[in-house]
Amino acid sequence: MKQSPTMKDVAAAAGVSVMTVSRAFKRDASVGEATRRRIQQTAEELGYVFDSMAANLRSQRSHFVAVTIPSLNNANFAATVEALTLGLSDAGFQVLLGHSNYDVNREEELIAEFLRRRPEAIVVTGGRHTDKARRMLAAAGVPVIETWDLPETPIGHVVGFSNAASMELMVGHLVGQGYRRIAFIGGDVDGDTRGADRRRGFVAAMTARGLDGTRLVGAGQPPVSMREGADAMARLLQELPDTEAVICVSDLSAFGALTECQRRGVAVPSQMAIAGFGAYDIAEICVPTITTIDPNPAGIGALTARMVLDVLGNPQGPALQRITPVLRIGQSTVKVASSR
Amino acid sequence: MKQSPTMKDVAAAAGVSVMTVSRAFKRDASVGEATRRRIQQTAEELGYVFDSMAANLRSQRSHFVAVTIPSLNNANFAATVEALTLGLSDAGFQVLLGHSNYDVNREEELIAEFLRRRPEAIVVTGGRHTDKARRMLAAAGVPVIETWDLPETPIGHVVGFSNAASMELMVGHLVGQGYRRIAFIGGDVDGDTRGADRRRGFVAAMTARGLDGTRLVGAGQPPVSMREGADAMARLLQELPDTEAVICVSDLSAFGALTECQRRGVAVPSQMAIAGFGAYDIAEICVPTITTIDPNPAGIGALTARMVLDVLGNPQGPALQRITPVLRIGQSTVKVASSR
DNA sequence: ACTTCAAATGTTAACGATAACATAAACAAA
DNA sequence: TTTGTTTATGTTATCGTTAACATTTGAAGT
Repeated sequence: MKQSPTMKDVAAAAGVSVMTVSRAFKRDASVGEATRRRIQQTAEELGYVFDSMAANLRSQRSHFVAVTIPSLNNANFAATVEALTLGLSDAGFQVLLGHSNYDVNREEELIAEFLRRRPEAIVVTGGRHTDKARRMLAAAGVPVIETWDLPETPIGHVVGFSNAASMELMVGHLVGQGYRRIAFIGGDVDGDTRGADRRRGFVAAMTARGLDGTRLVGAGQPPVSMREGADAMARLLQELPDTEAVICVSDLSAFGALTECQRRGVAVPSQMAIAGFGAYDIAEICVPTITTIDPNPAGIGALTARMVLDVLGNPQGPALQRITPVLRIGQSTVKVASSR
Repeated sequence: MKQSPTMKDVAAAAGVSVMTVSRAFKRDASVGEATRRRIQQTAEELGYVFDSMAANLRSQRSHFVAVTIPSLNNANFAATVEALTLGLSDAGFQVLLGHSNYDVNREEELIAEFLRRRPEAIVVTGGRHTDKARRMLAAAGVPVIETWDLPETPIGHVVGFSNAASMELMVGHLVGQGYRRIAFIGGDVDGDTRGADRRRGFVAAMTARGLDGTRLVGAGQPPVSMREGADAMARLLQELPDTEAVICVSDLSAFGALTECQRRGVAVPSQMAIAGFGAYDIAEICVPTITTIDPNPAGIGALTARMVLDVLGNPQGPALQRITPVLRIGQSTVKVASSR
């Protein structure tokens, strides 16, 4: 297989200089209409493919935006990335996506790999990173945006919300419905820092109301699966049988918990109310529907895209964009069941 | 903010030539132990970050493998990509991931973008592409691997399975359980070619048994959501009320269909059996559990990674790796419910 | 006819690394 | 000593494009 043709080959075949070919491949450059057409046709015939590597090196612009998320297989992060990709593509940026599997050390490796590609901005999920990762990000010389969180000491820009405060919202709702003995199901280690923040927020919200915030059930390594939610519910029913309601770290674990209740004949919500987080599709369609919190993941992605472009344009705009999560009340926490 | 340091700066500071610095950053190069340590420390102090763009250009190796999938938010594709990423990372390859939203034209754009980055291999999902995309892939001069499908006219290598044949498996199971009037719920356009193949396979399997293969219910644009599965089930119950069993294009739509039955008081499986595809978590945990087919998505990713490395090493190995999907029988299609 | 100016194109060097080849130093074998 | 061999380092040219500056061309203005 022979070498793929370069601009030089196109230039020779079209009878112009390489520079003219280079210009012909840009929009605004001043190239004669006839020349441009000829060049484009010649390129087509030769099967020429533009080489970004070379262009990037010379112009010192990679057109990459590096993005790290904890997990690919997560509807929320996927929605954020989709919106982000869309928002950036118009400006000619490509997303370089990596997933850390909820491991800050893996995130550090990812960041190191990505920095070698000279991204023009870096978007990370969450506010907790290794020290080395923080140093690399701070020294990268490009905008850094932390999302899905409100870090206490942000590295650069932030598009996020308070995971802890969202639990205040949920506890308020449950208490308003008359529930008092409320438990929390979440990961039993802090790999998922947003999940850990929610647990903190739960404890704080309960304590602030003079209620017992110690009904915490561990559900394994993040991300907490449906199965682990079910197992945690089984433990909860056994160990704290007088519990009236439970908040799960995500809708997936909440659904798992719900199925465990169904298998055991525990009526939801009359015997056990269940709430989740994330506004996944499943929360809206399962029977009963699950009360959840919608953190607007697509909005996070869209705002992040706009912020990246703002910062690259002129480093003026606000450094913090705060998202307001919304409570979505389902049947799983409302005592008077609606007749259908 | 000043320019980030280059190898030249490191070389000057360490009192060696750039070439020695370059060697010091590789493993096997012959560099004195003391020199290497000094260089590494100098680089650290200067905050030097290796520039892949330059290295790629000179060595004509990008270390990229381009991967396109229909959707980010899909547990199956996510599993494939995770396994693929893992399998390639040891060999020093980075995955450049793009999602097409089930649109072959968007896929074509993605491929064009990716080719400019000079990937060393290209992995695409499915076997249907635009003509232009096929031409670009064929002319790319790097290995092309199609996955999740067995294309009739493959472009290059293939790691996949027959979506149609998997429906033969499922129809066989349902007929074995005594069901005869079986319907199929799937997307009503062919954006999801694997889904369309499954529908074809369903019709073929039914016809081969002398059964009616015309109970087809459209469920909207791919990807078919839980909600659309539920809506489709509502239509099915109204329009073809004597249907005994239904196969859904995915577990997500199957679950949606299940919830619709629950809302309407239709017993599953005694009044309506439901089957899905994909072996998503939800199929295994919902009540009743849903019969499904496991196409081993992580296996596809792992095999694809190995094939990429094989092909790049020596273009000898088999050009086709066939995956065998496995039937996972759940409670949703088994007439005699197991007591628990 | 002679500037003036803009549009279209060309020339040169450079982006930051590495391949390929060259050389110096150190030590063993003859 | 001489030659050969290995190990550690240096020199030069180059990957394919674009920034910066230079030049040509044609049309318009005076």
